[in-house]
Amino acid sequence: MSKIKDVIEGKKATKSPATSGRQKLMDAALELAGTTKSLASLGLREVARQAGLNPNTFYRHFKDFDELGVAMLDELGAKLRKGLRERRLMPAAKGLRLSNTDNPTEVLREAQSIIRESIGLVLDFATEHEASYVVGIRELHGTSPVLRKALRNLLDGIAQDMAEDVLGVLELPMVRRETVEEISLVVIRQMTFFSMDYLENPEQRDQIKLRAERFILLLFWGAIAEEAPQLVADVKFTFPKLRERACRPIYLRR
Amino acid sequence: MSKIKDVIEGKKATKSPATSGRQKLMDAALELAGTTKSLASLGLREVARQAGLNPNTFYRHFKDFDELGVAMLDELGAKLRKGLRERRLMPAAKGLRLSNTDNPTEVLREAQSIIRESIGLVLDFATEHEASYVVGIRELHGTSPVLRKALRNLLDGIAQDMAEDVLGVLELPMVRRETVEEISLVVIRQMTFFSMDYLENPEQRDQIKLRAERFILLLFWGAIAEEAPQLVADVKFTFPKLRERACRPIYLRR
DNA sequence: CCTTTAGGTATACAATCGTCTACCTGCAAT
DNA sequence: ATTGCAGGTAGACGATTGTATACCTAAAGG
Repeated sequence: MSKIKDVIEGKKATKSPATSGRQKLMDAALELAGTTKSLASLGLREVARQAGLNPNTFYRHFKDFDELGVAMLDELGAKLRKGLRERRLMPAAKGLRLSNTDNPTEVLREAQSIIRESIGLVLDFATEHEASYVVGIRELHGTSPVLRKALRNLLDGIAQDMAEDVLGVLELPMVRRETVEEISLVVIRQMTFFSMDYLENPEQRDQIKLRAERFILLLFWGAIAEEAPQLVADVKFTFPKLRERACRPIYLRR
Repeated sequence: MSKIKDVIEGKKATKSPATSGRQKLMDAALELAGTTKSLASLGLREVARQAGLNPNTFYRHFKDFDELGVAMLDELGAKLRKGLRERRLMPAAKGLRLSNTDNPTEVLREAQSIIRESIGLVLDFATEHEASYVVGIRELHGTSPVLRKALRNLLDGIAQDMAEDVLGVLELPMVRRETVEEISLVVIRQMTFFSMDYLENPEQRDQIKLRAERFILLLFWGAIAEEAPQLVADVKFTFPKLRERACRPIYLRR
């Protein structure tokens, strides 16, 4: 399967910006999907035209639109997980390791700042890669089962990363491992909503960050209360307060 | 605007099942969207053909596909909110009113059963109206800003309903109103994921119900722990335990 | 040196698309 | 009695679609 050629192309990629036809198509699809439509509703000729290529060239690289989709999602997913992991390992590298044997109040305060930072990471990533991010989220409930499954797997993988990081950095023997995994899963999924709100309403970004932080804290606080109720009663910990109401009723009541 | 005709049609509707052209188009779009594509990617001729009508007839009723979309979502939303509200008011009608002045443990156990029942309501509705439900969820992150906003408003409205019901049935002075609204919002959004999992994996339905229940309980438990830590320490309350792991890692780690 | 093959192009075709104009048919209101 | 209009039909238009066939070129492998 011409591995040698791939290597050569790889070397070229560092020198010349001559993107391969495959990449051209993916970029074109991204641009079109970002501005106009969803991935599944794109036309073969449409993306080929945008890429400056012959329609038939599409077949040389992908046989389906699903195939192009998973390629794009792979690219996005690799960037996302790599970026998140790199920056999330920072506290661990600093030797920071929180144990409940020390002052529990301080542990929780530190946990709060870690959560806040992690939220910032995700939202920053969404902002920086808005186009591909939105396209990805769009396929979460999209029409193609293949892309849906790919997106689910990606999110689940991120959740698994998050769970391990939490278990590694934050030493919480009072919370069971399955609970941390469960919380990670719902948090990652909820972050899709938070991040879309974040992108669409730039004027409410501070509020959204606060809401996300509060949401995650509530979950962990509940988990701690489940396993170690006495700890909750002892520790003095203040939640961030929201200034606005969570949602405004729009439909008529009753 | 021919009110008389509407009345006549209304009378007819009770006698003959002759659906109006408008309804025919909506049904056709629903059927097509359920099996094949998303709402936005449907073709004008396509739905007209499915409805057994002339393509041009579409213009008589809707000028856009967005217009058809909001009509369908309105229909779905009305059914959903009506169904939920009817059956959710049952405990209130029974005179059941939970106050923390009584035995708090019993209050929480009762709250748990209410939560479980509400989850059942939503998931049952999704199962009964699977086609329109899935189509609706699909547009949550879809391409049309109009439909997106309509769906958000619908969800926000349901969340508002839920918040009021919780505040009405469950007398929880220890949890602030904004917190209940905030929790309702994230719960309703999370239920979109739970319900899609529920529909797609019939063999895991019991597990998914448990997960949803646990998720909601964690949030409220966290909220109670925030405001009334002592209550958490005093009350003996057992969470439902999950038998399986929350998510399986699929992507290669590191 | 010859052959294979990956990447790209040109042309063609049938099908479908959205939309336009025109015509037809009942009711409803004046 | 006639006018208006909502609902539905017929036919045609140019544009665009996905795909099939055939041809070209450069490079890699034997």
